[in-house]
Amino acid sequence: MHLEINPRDRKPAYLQIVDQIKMGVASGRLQPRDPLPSIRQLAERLRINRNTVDKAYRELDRQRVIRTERGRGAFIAESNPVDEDGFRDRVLSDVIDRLIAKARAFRVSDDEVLDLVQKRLAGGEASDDLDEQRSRSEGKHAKD
Amino acid sequence: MHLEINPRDRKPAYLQIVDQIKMGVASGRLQPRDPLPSIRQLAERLRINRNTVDKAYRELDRQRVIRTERGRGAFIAESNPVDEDGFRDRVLSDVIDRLIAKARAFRVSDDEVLDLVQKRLAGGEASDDLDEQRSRSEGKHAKD
Amino acid sequence: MHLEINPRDRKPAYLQIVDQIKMGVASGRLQPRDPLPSIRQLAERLRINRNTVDKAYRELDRQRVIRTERGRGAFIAESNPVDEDGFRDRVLSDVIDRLIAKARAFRVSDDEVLDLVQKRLAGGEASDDLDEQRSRSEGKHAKD
Amino acid sequence: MHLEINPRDRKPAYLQIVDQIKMGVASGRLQPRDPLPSIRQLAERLRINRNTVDKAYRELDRQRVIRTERGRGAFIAESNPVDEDGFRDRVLSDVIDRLIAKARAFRVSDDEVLDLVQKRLAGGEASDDLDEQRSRSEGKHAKD
DNA sequence: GTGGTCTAGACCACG
DNA sequence: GTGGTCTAGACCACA
Repeated sequence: MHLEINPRDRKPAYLQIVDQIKMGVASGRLQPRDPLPSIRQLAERLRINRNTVDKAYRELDRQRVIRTERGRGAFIAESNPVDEDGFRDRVLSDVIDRLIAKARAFRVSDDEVLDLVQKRLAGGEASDDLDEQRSRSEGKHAKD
Repeated sequence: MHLEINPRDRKPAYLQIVDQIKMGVASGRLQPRDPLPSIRQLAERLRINRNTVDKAYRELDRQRVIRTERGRGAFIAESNPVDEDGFRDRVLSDVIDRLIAKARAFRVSDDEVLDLVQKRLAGGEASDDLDEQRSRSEGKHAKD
Repeated sequence: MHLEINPRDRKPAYLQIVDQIKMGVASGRLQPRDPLPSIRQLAERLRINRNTVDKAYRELDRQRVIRTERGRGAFIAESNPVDEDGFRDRVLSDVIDRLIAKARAFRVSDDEVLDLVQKRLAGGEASDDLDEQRSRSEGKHAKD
Repeated sequence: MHLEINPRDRKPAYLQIVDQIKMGVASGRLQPRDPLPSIRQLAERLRINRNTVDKAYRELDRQRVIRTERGRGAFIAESNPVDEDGFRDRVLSDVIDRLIAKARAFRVSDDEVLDLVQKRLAGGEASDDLDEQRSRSEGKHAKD
């Protein structure tokens, strides 16, 4: 699975990893028992400190998203909280609410919003990137 | 204009001010030459330190969103970057792209996406709050 | 005489006036006994506070550049410090030194510096504007 | 790299740092990826407050001259605005234009200007100091 | 260790 | 009154 760290993102590196893994699980790309890269490997690949990856794995373990076994590595957990308790719905309705809030702030009509979404869906340009929990104010279109 | 600080937000207070002002300009609530509250006043109103407001105003001035004059106060700038080069479009298409990216990751069909948006628009629950640039990982769906 | 205030300049408004008047005297545009605009007039023309103009005139009076007479107005002084004590030389050698310092920092050879100056003199594009004591970091080519 | 703060300069300390770093980049003394001293170190070395250095680094980061990473430090940015869009040219032609404007105001002939520059270049007294963006009205020719 | 943020309080100069 | 700057010190989270 592809993972990416944006050091300029306000969101800490370890949380970027956590969120990307969770999205991977929620999307089905990562299946129970799938092995995760070793801490050392991932740290090297992402060019970040081992402690950072370690922290991410700890957090994922704490959330029962993954299960780490000493000496064997880390794996996607069997029964995963991300697959239950409406993770997908929350993620989607959250971003939809943000869309609506902004549209309202700009006095964009509901019809226009739907139209924009439709056009963009049709355009098919939106990336499939899973790294999308990223903090705004540092997005690709930084406002500055 | 109404301004609000959420101390529980991961986003720092000074950035919350910056984003709310920018959204205010983008939405037309704030017009060129409109005076902003003085640093001292705003600090008192928001119950935060003067330096924090100063940091926000300085950042806005730097981005040419406002213009501050020594001894006179701060004003919305005449020609405003927020009114040009598609600030609104960027903000909207940004959040739309994120919606689509997540929907795709979840294998949600386009029709279903449109349906979800439509329902939410109809529901009318989404707040009109201008503070919407808030950092993720601290929204209602905290990291756990 | 043309006077101009740049409110974005780090240099305070009253000093901008002082320096422009002094340049006017040094250049010969302003001659002894020439009347200056009244404080009210100048304040109105420059769209600044009367106190600011007042402060500038006080400073000029203190430096014996002008002489103010109650009820009659302000005039360029008869014998002017600006015409003595090497004001012109200081102004010129100061700006020449700054040119050289920057050229050295950029590793620009002496010949090249002379060449650049010569070309620019020939080009004849440099403005004749007297307002030139302005603080850098706010010049026409703001570095930001 | 050598950095120096002149507390007598009208220009605030944090801007002196900003300008010196930018000149360092423009002159090639500082190369992409070069690490900057840590905020704490530099503050101690310059005998100023940590927040002041922080302000300078923040400003440089904003201008994309440096890149700062949480917990790791600050580095000269890869692609640097100071290396592009004619920063050197602007700085030089700015100061040349000011020289010419003043010379014209004083009715100094072009030949004389060249002569003065040449003499000063030969004299070799001009400092190589990178801190040259200093605010006027506080240079060696104070306002009086 | 690092940078990020915030507070409290101070002094200054400008308007 | 205003903004501009700086200090001292604190707490936090990240690497």
